[in-house]
Amino acid sequence: MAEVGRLAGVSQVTVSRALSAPEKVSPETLQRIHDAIERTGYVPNAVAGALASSKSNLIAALVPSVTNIVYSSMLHAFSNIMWGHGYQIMLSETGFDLGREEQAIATHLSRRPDAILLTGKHHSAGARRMLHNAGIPVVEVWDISDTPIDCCVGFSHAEAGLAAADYAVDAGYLKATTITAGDERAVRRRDAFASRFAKRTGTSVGRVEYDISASLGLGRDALTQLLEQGLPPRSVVFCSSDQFAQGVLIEANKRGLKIPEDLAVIGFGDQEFAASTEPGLTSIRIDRQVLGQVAANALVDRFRSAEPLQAVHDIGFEIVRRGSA
Amino acid sequence: MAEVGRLAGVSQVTVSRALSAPEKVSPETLQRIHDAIERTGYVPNAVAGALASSKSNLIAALVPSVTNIVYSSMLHAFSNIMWGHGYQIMLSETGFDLGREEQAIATHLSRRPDAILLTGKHHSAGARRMLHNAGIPVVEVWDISDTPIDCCVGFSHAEAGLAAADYAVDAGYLKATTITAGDERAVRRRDAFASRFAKRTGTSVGRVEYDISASLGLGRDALTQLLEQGLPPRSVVFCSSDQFAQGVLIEANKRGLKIPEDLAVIGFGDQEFAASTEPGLTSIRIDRQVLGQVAANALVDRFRSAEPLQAVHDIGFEIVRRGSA
DNA sequence: GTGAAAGCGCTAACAG
DNA sequence: CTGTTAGCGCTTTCAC
Repeated sequence: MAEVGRLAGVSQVTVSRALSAPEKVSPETLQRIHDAIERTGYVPNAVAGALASSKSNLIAALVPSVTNIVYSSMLHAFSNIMWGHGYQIMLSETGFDLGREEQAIATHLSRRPDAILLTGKHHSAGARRMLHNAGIPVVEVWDISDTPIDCCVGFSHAEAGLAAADYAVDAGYLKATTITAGDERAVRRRDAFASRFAKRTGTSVGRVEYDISASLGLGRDALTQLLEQGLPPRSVVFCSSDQFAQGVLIEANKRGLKIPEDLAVIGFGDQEFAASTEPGLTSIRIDRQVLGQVAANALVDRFRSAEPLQAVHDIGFEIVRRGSA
Repeated sequence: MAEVGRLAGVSQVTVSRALSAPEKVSPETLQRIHDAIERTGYVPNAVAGALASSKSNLIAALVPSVTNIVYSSMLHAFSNIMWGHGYQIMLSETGFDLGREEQAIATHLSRRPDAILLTGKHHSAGARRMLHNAGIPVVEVWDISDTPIDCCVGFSHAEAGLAAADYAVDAGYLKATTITAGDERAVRRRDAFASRFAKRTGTSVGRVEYDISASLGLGRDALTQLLEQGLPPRSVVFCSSDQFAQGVLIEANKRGLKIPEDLAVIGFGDQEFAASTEPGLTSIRIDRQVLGQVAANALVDRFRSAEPLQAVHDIGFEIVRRGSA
């Protein structure tokens, strides 16, 4: 920067100003500085800038998994908006593990990010303490809580489960089973679904559980299991993800079962493929795009006001009715 | 850090040593320092550390899209290894756009990352120049080139297309069509496939193109188009991604077409679901896990030796035969 | 094994 | 509009 200044015949500070507040520099000087930058191939050092200004323009984002489309699409929307405001993203995966999350938080905080995005509302005590001490905006996504660390944007998983149960009962299904992956939020949806469905129909709700992530193959496997146990007429399966649901559809098609007559299927997530399966998949839609956008905007607003304007952003969900249920 | 030192009765430098080179500090001093850190809740400032040492422990990773599993799974493997070596990831999406990539590179370089991961072998001239000036290790993934910027890890897309064509001809298919998304690498595979298939069979190869990303719905649409044009017997479709291929499968199933008798389908990517479709999807498998790992290890090695030990890492591909072709 | 001094490359305050 | 001065919180180097 000093070198650039020398070439342009100004001091180092003026170069700094030309870059961060060009309106404070006369047009001619600005021109000379830009020429000098061009000639030297100068690349600003944001590390030094961050140290001097204690503003890093870095946002830490912690998600359970980037390979899961529900998180990656949210991240995509989030980082697009943050990028537009001049922020860059430092990413870590936590693998649904609070211990790993805590460690990642510690590491990220040492980089002095301007804000941090966390997935879910459950965090270790250590994590909460560090976050509190850091004194930076925190946005928790993908769930809502009455007591967010700072602010949260998501929806109620319990409400989603209840709504699915009501939908199924109202549609006339008499017996339900759930297929659930090892994910605490999925379990909350499942429990809400099961208790509401049982209450309204007076029947017990079956259960298939996996402690790994959902996949099409596991969905096929789950239906195979259910069929071995014998499928009562007018049955519905509530799947914790569309992957499971599509697996059920494929296996059912192969066995010649009629969907939804022989078995109705409800997915979760309304992934891109849900509209294109045969039949189309009835699913609970979360607008992940909006989720990421609202989270980003909440942070941007937060940078301007000391307190979050709104602590809880409930973006809701919607049951999308297609052929499968 | 000075505060911690005061509490521990040592100077600030000693605290620095205790953290970065504990073996240079006596055990008793170390203990007192750690106690002091505990009491103060001290969080190191990696920004200052990076400035002083010109080592950021940050890796910039630029991928076309995080919502595309082929890139996110590679990223997952890559960042896991880098994290294990004490590096964090700054992420940007380039959306298959060289201009956006160049801009992202400029921004990332200002953070002085210790290395950078780029997707593909095509980059703007400006990007190449900046990278060259930065003088940091660069790994280009997902393709191979005789003239990488620094080192590359991937496979030959042309070879993959040729191998698919040979596979299809050897399997006895007489007529081929391709379904391709707007992705330069997919186009290279398609062109290699078409030229080899045409050469060996003496037939012209049909073509359906989309300039957006592949999806199940577009795959269904593509088959509908092909059917309108009339499908010659012993036909095969070569899809640029498994998404397309699954769409074709679903539409074919719905219309009562027999796969592979009426139409054979070859996908690309061997995504998780490919083994679980009905019938299973024949696909070109790239080990994305290995891709990410090799890329990470190449960088780690690169940090120790001035020159890349190996400039080109060809991880190859494999045609996985299942029921669809 | 420990400390003092210098400085990484920038921004913030103030002065002119 | 521009320059001077003083750090930001560390690591590095050189002493002891």
